[in-house]
Amino acid sequence: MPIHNSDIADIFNRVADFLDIQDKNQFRIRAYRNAARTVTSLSKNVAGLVEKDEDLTRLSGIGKDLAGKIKEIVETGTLKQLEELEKEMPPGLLQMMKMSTIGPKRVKALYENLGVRNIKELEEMAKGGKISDLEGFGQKTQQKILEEAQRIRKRGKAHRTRLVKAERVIQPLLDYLQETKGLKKLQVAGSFRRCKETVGDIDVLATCKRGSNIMDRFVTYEDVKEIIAKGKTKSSVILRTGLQVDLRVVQQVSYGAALVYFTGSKAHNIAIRKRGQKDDLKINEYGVFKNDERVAGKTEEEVYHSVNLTYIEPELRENNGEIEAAVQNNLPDLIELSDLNGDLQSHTKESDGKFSMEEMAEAAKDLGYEYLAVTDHSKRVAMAGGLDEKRVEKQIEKVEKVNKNYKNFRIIKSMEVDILEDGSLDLPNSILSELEVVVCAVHYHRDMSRKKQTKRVLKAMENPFFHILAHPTGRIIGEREPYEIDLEEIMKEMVNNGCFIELNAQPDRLDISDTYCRMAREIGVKVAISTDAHSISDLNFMRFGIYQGRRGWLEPDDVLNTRPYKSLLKLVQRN
DNA sequence: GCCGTTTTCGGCCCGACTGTTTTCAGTCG
Repeated sequence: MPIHNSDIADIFNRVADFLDIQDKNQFRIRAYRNAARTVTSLSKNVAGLVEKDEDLTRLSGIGKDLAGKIKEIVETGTLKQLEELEKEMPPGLLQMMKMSTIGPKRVKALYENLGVRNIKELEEMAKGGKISDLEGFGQKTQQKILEEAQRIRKRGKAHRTRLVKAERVIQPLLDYLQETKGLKKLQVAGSFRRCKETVGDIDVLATCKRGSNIMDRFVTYEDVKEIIAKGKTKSSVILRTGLQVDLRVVQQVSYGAALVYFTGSKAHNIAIRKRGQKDDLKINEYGVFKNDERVAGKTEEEVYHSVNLTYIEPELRENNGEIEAAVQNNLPDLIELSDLNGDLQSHTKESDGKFSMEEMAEAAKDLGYEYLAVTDHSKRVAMAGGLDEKRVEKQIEKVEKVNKNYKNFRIIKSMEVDILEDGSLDLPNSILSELEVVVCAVHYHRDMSRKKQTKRVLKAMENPFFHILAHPTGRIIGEREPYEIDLEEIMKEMVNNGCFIELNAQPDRLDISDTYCRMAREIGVKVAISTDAHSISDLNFMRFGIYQGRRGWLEPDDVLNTRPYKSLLKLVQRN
């Protein structure tokens, strides 16, 4: 079993949770959580670093001890320390700790005094009224625990919401809040603003005139199902969709500091604050203070400048090198939607799309693009009405015909060609050679071993007509796991033979991830940001790809489809 | 457990809200 970075992070987080319940040193616990975060956001595979015997203590937050533990996990697949902890305490406690209003102290109290080992037993205790007898617990807490335990039993644990869905839910609320009397500014912060592919909850920040009733207005929004907290400056509600929204109100003079603070990430904020500490600056959501005097905070720029940094875009704020880059004034000039000249994956009625080639072309042209690659499926993908050689020939003829209607726009002759089990392509080279851009993808036999899957794609890339690897991991966020594949090895080979990697912009795919985008940039593979549109409206998914690319530090030059048509074709041609 | 332009010890980000208390611990972000 290959060890992924997420496996290592998971083990460290579990150790941290157990130590937390045992009331061990908070800073030691934090060290485990920091290490987990470092490993998660790393663009390189840690197992690979171990294999090459690289010095892991160079990673931030990883010292001698944790480096040894990472090595142990990579080599044995497990961590003795965690196994010991699991013998000492029931693992069900960790699930309990994930419940709201329950943290390490309460888990400990429940376990030691009532012998509660998991959420199921917790629910029974709450039902029996045993919990409110405990010191520090009361009727209200017991009721909350009971309700949440029941909710978890019925619906499973709460999961993160895709950015696209969060957007749909939050926009009407913003429109509603915008009508508040005395409102000055309203801005979504948090992971939503950082454009993470999924968000846990939504943080909204506002500034208002004195006496504004925004909090009252917020908690009486028609879609509010439950009010978790309501205060003068902070309130939290759960909407009917299950999404939690927090609203914070600050004074105008604190707006920038608050925006930095509530945009996060937490790790980024901590790093910024530490930086401030060196200059005796105290940074919080109200401003930047020196000897209790406010020296900055009205705008985000002010806050960054106060610690001698250039402004850092929200998508980069993960404490993953952006602060060091800002120090050196070396931040990437991030890709923007307007940098793109076209879309390199789309489908028509000919396979599984909903519109004709003409309709798709018209829509792409309206978006200001210079080109659209129509990439209907090849024959192996029969379910989607994949095209055989004859139909591809006809399709090519049709592209040439439709292109005659345009002067400054063109459809690119293309196909989404299936990569077969043995690594060969689903169409003969005689046909592929007639296409301008060949997009290749795995659709079947997803469950191969990492080694075989990697070999399969590498084999396919040997074909001189292979240009772009589409949806490279096959994941669907929250629904389908990525298949096992060594993308680092594949990207290195892409540099050698002139292939490209796709960032599929479908908001439920966003395949590849931000960390893989960063890896592509570091390795030197150009990324094609493509919508994989199956309808006209899907062409608008492009912005999600842009968000993801920005999170992956991509600059216009790193992105294949920023090129005008002619240079694109030149770049794509192999030989 | 990590870290260092105060470097091998003594620090480690900061504040709001709730519930259970009578001044604050626990949780959360």
